[in-house]
Amino acid sequence: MKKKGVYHHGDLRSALLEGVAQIIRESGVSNVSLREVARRIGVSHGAPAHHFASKQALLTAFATEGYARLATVALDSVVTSGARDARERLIAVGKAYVRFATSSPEYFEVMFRSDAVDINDPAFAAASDAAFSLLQKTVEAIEKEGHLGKHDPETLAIAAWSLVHGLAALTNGGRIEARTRSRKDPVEMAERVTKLFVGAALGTAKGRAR
Amino acid sequence: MKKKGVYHHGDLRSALLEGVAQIIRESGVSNVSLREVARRIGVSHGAPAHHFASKQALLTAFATEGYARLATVALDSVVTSGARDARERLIAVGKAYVRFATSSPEYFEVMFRSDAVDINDPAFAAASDAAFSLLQKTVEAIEKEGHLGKHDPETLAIAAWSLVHGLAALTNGGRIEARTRSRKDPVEMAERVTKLFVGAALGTAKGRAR
DNA sequence: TGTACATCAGTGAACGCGCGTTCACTGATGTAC
DNA sequence: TGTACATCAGTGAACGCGCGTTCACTGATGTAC
Repeated sequence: MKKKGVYHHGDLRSALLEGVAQIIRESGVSNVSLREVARRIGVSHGAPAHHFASKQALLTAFATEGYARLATVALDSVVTSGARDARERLIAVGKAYVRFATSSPEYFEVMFRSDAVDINDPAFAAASDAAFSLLQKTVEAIEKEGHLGKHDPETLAIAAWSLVHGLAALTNGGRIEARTRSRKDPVEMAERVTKLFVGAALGTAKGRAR
Repeated sequence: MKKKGVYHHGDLRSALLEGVAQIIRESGVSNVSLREVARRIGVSHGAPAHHFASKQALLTAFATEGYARLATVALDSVVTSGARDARERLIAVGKAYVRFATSSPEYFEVMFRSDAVDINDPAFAAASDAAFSLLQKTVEAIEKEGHLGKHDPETLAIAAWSLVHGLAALTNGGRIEARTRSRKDPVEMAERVTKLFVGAALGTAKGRAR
């Protein structure tokens, strides 16, 4: 009866999450529905209920996966960046943030749609905490290395996050493209912007600190 | 029959926009519907069609009003800030951006929901251009005053916008509150962050430029 | 190796709902004369 | 000042739709013996 002739899907949970990603890529978050996801996968519309209690639970799980992916690519970027100190690691994290957001906008959007997601879900909170602590640790390292200057670490962390988050959100919303003469690759823009910020506020590894 | 006993409403267009604001404040953008807006105002559900061709048109008009308000408060903030130079005006604009976003989240959210709004609508584009040109003009003034240093004006404008936009979005999404020990007023946080950025990148009016 | 059976995943019909949009209508307004 | 009438704003019934959720069911799986 079914194309694949299978009754038990095997890994429906993962398939559903992949379906969400597909739908958002093709037609936006507003078109995500349990029924549409089920349709994509070729499964009855009642099936998702066995894996996710509600639509909100599905989207929360999707966002949670997004945070896990973000943390992975950010860590990876730090490792392969050849950064000489924590300030350069901060730049690497910032670039990775924007790269992730612009190359996986389907995740990024849901991760920050507070009205679509259950922000108090434990797994969600854990994944988002883990991602944030990467930033926090990097700022602490900058402080230990004596490059924080007169800045408050909390303010610096929030500022850095705001900077890359804003750039990512505006880029994905098509607002940067419309405002720049030379259309730049978002990641290149991220590099310029984070270097400007980090260099100005904290100095550079080769040059003197302020 | 109607409470007010009126048949012709008088200013239904404005009332509809105000209704949108109310609904978002009370229960989020996802609960905005033409029927619900009409219900609030006490008008039949067919009435909005005389003023807005579609739900998207209504939300686009709402976002357009948001940009106009933003431009107004930003200009106002510059005028009353007592800024001594363009760098201080940039700080004033940044604070105003965050103050607007956090005190009128219902507007801010729709202004940047690219999937809910017709980004190519002429009135929308004009209003959003007007708001952006305020930032652009301020950066140009910084350049004329000789405080831009080695920075590229375009990069600086994008960075400044990203910074305050990110802070506003994260604050409204409840992401900052959860990450700071001392719960700070968003506008105070905006002041710290923009001062950090502008001071580090461009120097301060009393101190020396870099 | 074989069989009984509990468990679990997926089915498909049914529910009630709110939505956007259309349309023939009616009531109010204001203008031409 | 009065009247006819065009215009326009708002009404309410109707349309077709897709949605989330529930539930009795059935088919597949894998475990106990």
